[in-house]
Amino acid sequence: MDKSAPYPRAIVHFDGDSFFASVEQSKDWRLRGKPVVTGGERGAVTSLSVEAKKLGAHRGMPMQEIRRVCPDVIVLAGDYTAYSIYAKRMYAIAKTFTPLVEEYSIDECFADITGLEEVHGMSYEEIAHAIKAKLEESLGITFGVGLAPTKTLAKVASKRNKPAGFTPLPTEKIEEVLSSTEIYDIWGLGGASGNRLCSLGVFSAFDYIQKTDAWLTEHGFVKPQRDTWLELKGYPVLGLSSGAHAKPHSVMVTRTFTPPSTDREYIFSQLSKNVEAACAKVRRAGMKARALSFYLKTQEFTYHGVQLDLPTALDTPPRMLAHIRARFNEVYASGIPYRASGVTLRALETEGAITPDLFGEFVAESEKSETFRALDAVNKKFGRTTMYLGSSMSALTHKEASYRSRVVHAFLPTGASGGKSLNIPFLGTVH
DNA sequence: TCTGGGGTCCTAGGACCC
DNA sequence: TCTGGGGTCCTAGGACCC
Repeated sequence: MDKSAPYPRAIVHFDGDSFFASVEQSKDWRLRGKPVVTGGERGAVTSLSVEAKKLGAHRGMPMQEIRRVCPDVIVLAGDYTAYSIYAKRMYAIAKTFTPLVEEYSIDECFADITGLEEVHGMSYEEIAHAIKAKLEESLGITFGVGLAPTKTLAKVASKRNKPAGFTPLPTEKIEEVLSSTEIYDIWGLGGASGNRLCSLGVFSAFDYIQKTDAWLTEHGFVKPQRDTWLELKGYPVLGLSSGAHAKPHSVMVTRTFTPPSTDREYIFSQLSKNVEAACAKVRRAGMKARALSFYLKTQEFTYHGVQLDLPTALDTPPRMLAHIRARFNEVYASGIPYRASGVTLRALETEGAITPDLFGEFVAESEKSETFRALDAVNKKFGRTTMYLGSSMSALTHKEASYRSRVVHAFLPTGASGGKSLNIPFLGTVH
């Protein structure tokens, strides 16, 4: 690798601006130019249009406060089916330029375009810009785009010049850009590492790359921080995980109950609901679990859990619940108020190649994993289980986009619109 | 914001073995 | 009890991400 070249490797990161709110504005032109927020179904803001942000609204604000700050705000329930369709379209467009695309989350992806200048007859910067233009034209939303030698640097770059920015970050500009990048804004370093680094006098990404390998060791920074350090210096160590989405290693369902409870049977029934939902997920993934863990969370946020192996691989609740009941008293103490319960199914195994889905139809393994990739992406972003996604997806393939349907369906309550929200401009038929 | 939900990866340390 | 040395496997918990 020639580290002196502008792009020893050329990695592009695409990040949809205000993704959920932008999708809503793309779906319905009447929302454009207006303050829009999503998350109405939960009473907590998940995304804000630029217009809402300009008025001073921000994520984490209670809905009441949002309405006070901008009285004209349009509050929408999240339409996760639509978001996942836009995400799939984003991945598909990127893949028309290079097969090496990582579907990182519902509103982000990475593309490796190394060595493709001749194929496209363009420079790296022109290719990245061409993909950006295509995404924006096709989806009707803008993207923050960064081009750099590593994933971590591409992430740094795509955050700049928001919204709709394009930031090329060749090797020779790394130090300049990292000088104005706070340590807390670096992907891969969280609050814990950030605090430690600041206490050691490292405030910017530039400060960080000035440190030596020995210094990292001396202060107890290990692999994740070292990988990030190398990536920031321009050495690619994180690969793109492209190709078929990996099967999940674990599946988890947790829920907070309000108000907290001390009632033994009530708490057990909550756990039972968790198990049911988790089993539905593994079944739809065509998998079975050989182990599980469950926990209760007290009002003080302490966790009490048990982890157990299952004698046979299971994908249905009854026997799992028998095991849980047998050991329930190890985590439950009477008189203590609990605020949440959760179950994680682990040691997941894949069953046969063809499995029935939730609706009793047989679907090919490849098609099923497609659906689940989208579901995973939604969950990865905001944890909202969209149990009907599978059915909605298959309904979609028969629909046509049309101006008329766009207008007709635009103002249906999104929560109730379900498959109808699939009539989306720009997209056509999505598989 | 008295703190939601769903994941992955990494590491330290204990158990166990020769 | 003045006591090695080395290896593997597993689990709990932390850190991080969207």
